[in-house]
Amino acid sequence: MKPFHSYQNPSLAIDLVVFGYQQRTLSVLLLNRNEMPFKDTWTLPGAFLQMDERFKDTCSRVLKTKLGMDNVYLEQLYSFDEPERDPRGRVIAIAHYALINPKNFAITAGSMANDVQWFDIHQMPELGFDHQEIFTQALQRLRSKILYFPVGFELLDDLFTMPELHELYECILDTTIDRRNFRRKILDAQYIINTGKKREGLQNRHPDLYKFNKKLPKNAFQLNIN
Amino acid sequence: MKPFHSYQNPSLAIDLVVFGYQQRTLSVLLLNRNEMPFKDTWTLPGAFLQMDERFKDTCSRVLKTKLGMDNVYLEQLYSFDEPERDPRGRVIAIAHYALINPKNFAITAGSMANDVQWFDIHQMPELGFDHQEIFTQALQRLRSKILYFPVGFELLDDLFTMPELHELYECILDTTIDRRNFRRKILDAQYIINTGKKREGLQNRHPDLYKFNKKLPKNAFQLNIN
DNA sequence: TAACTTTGTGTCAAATCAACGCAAAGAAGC
DNA sequence: GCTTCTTTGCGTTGATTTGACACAAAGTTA
Repeated sequence: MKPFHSYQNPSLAIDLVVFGYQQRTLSVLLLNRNEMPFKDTWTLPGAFLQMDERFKDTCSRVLKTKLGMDNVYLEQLYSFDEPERDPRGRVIAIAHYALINPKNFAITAGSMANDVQWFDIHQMPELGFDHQEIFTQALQRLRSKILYFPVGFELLDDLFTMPELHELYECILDTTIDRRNFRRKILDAQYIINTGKKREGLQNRHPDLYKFNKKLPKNAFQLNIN
Repeated sequence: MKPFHSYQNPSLAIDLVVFGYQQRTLSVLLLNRNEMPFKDTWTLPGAFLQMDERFKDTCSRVLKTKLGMDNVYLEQLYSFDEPERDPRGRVIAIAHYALINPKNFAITAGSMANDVQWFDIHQMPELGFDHQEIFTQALQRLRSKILYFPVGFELLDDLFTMPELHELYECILDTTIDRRNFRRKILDAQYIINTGKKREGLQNRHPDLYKFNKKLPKNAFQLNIN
């Protein structure tokens, strides 16, 4: 085995794919770099891992200091090792993705500098580094994960209606899903609980308000949407 | 952003969960350490990432030089960041898993030093570092992946029979699977192709020989074994 | 040749799924 | 008020898939 201490360790970066959902649109948070390399190019937010940090600490630091977000759902995605991925030298990226609830979405959308911006996932600019590939993998992961684990709720308020949930799934999966079959399956899967309350407001029939089921049974399963 | 060059980067290790299959037994390759820390303790094989290496290069180097294996199926698993996971200092581990075909299994099983050994996954010793957790995750990944992707073939010879494949799945998933339903599903999924040949030998009825379908249709799917 | 093991193929009732109908609740227009 | 329209909740039905078996063909053993 090689000597343990080495001044030749690659740098370790954490890159973040931050997803938000509002107005029937799935969006990603991008950052316009103000320094070389890739100056004036949109990229994923990120930072270098500090010696005493765990991955999620670095994620939280980025989300907090750069974007003013707290209490965010985080998941490790994949590690990227292409030697030429950063022109400055060898940088390994440990990519994560984050799901932002509407409260955080609204705060950041209002107060952000113009070098930080939400982009509809269908209308993204070209990205610097290998961030296009990282983004693509993150979206793929989100799409497959939502089919077997109740992860979408992180993108909604605590209380939500069935049509809202239905639209979220259609939006993430980018398909149409039969409203009535979706309802039956998501209820069978026990992902959500009917609170008994109803959403009052402008709509026609007032829809029931649901919440995420925090202790969902062990035998959770494939949703198999349509 | 922090300064780019830093002498304080964590070390980067690649750890490998090497799976092999023979005699209806799923096994893992372990290494008995001959130096501190964890001297005389069984651990997963691994090495530190060199500056010019991609992850898979490091994997191949370990497999080749320590274990004499070539042409191995490799997949990145997960990255482990617990600051105390290595008593020598901060070491990030990028875990991978490997699937070894019987040819390589036989070679290594015969020629290995006694500090390298295959262990039935049901009869493993205690592992050093956080390798027990890494192993557990690898096994979990293999078990879920085999349900939606034809990955098991990496553990078999190029030609194999239906009963052999059936036993492999039972062994990996650690359940019993109805022989006839398994057959129907694996054929429906178009994972394999009947070569027309038959395995001659000691057995009773000579079973058909199949091969892995290398261009399997895009619409690949959940197997949903029993 | 008979008994037994192993492998390939088929059957069938039960469960699941996709497609769709319909009525209740509320809004909008008259 | 009354009618019409939209939205939401709840069912139904026919087709498909699934799990549990039966059975026959191929080979071995005695």
